[in-house]
Amino acid sequence: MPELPEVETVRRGLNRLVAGATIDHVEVFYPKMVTPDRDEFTAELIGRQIERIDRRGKYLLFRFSGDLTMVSHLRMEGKYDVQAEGSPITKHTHVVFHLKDDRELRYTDTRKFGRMRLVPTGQEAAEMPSLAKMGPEPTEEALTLAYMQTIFGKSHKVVKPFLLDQSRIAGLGNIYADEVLWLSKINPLTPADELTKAQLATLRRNIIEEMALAIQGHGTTVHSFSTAFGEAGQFQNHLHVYGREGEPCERCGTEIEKIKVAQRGTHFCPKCQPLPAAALEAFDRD
DNA sequence: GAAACTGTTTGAAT
DNA sequence: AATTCAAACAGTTT
Repeated sequence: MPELPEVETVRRGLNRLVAGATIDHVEVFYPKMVTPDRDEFTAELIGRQIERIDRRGKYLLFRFSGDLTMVSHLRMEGKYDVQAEGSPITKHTHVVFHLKDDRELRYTDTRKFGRMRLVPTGQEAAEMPSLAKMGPEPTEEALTLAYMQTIFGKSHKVVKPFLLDQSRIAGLGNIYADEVLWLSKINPLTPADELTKAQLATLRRNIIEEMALAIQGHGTTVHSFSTAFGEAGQFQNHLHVYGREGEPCERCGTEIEKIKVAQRGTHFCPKCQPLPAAALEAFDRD
């Protein structure tokens, strides 16, 4: 489900709803979802206060009193919501954090891909390789053009899966990768090391701006994303290519195509986003 | 009804 | 070392 703007939207909602609340007890209905094991996970959280919720890439970091952090990843379908104590749980609710104020914070996830893990605050990277290797946040300060030139120049990987690699840049997923490539007029099959400096500058600008705009729009709801308040995001109304196969390109009227790139559905305009000649030759030889 | 999709990550294999 | 592919799971679409 969620890419960086959706996770950030959830983070902001949770900070308003549950920061300051104290855990009474926790129920885990799907033990595979938590680390350490269910008994230790539930025992560790009793009586802790939720101080605030941070974010790194697509990970939520729940900061508890006593220097304990819960690292939570929503993967494809994970959702948090807050309900009054005792309201009936649904079929796909897997973890319930009962709060002392007679509310409960619930985690629901139809596909059960999401994971949550307790680590001492400050030890997140030491215990989780994916956090240790995470690339810079897609912001003006963290994602510099010099860094972009360095990492793109070193890889022959095609740009679409390159953008999905969280160790290079944090936060982009399948929707926003397609969107920023369309905005930048770059073909998703272009090898990373064939992008010019000018293209990298354009791509960088669009990544930073698109993430900020999508956060302003409270994320994109195409399947089931909802905010911590149970509301849909709004940014799906601003998508240019994702889910628009067969529709005319907003810039040139050409039909948007959908292809598979590295096993992921990939949407682009064949006219606005042509493959560079060099890449085309390499493609023909295959 | 079967097969192929779906916003992600990982671990194993190459 | 860098990349690719299947697997984790359940629901929806073709």
